[in-house]
Amino acid sequence: MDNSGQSKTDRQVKRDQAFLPQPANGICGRLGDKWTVQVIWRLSLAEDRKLRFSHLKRDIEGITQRMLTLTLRGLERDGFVRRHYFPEVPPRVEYELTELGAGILVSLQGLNFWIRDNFSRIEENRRIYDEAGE
Amino acid sequence: MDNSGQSKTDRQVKRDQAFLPQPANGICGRLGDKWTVQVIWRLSLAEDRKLRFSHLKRDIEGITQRMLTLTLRGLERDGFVRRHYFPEVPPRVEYELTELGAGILVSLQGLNFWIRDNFSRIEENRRIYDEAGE
DNA sequence: CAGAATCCGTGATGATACTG
DNA sequence: CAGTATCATCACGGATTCTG
Repeated sequence: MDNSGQSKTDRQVKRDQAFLPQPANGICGRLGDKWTVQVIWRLSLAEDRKLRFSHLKRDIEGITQRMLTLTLRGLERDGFVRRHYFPEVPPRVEYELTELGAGILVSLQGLNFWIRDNFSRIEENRRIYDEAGE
Repeated sequence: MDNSGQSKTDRQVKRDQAFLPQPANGICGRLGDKWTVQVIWRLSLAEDRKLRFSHLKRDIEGITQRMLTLTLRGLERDGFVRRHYFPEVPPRVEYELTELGAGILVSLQGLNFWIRDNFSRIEENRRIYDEAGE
């Protein structure tokens, strides 16, 4: 990058703008878990950003009923999704991505693109590293 | 897969650009842990992007020797940092952030800003949710 | 100084069974 | 269908000790 001849002022700006020590601890806590991003992502793909519980369950490969429930509860608590309960028989529950929840996906675009563009190199690095160790 | 009814073009574009199903699992795996981002961040702030082991240890509050070692090993394996060993007495080891490692910080800027701007609202949501539950 | 090795508690996750 | 309730597991991280 352009860090040649970096001044203290730049450094200070960098410190203030770049990374907040505490908040981004493990990337905001919840985002680091196994399913949250997947759930948000799936909801964002749905038209009107709503999906039923069972739909999510089917879409997200490998997730258990329990973990989907827990993940959705966490997202609801943070205000990332809204829960719509329809007291029918059988019951129907829809989860809707809020503006807040949609916003975080946008903020993740940069990281997502970066991963897409660099993941193969990372895998290559790992291969080399592991090979050298044996 | 059933795509019946939906605009496949939109959906397809969205799928390709938005989120890669697997790779971003819990955000690229390693990034979700407790210390990795902190370590990268600290290194990025250092001039010439190098710091000694002990320096990192002092800067990152709460990290143990063990976790710093493990985190650095992981980063080295991925090619995010380079390890420079100086066989002196006492030994000195410096860790240098690579271009790859620096790049991921940039890609995290968006998320970082978003968290900074929205974390208070999230906390408020949690407060409300928890209160309603009691 | 920069680690390696070991033990251990805890939280996150998984598997299974039951229910309104 | 959309959960809840239990139990089992397992990786992550912390604390401690030892060493070249």
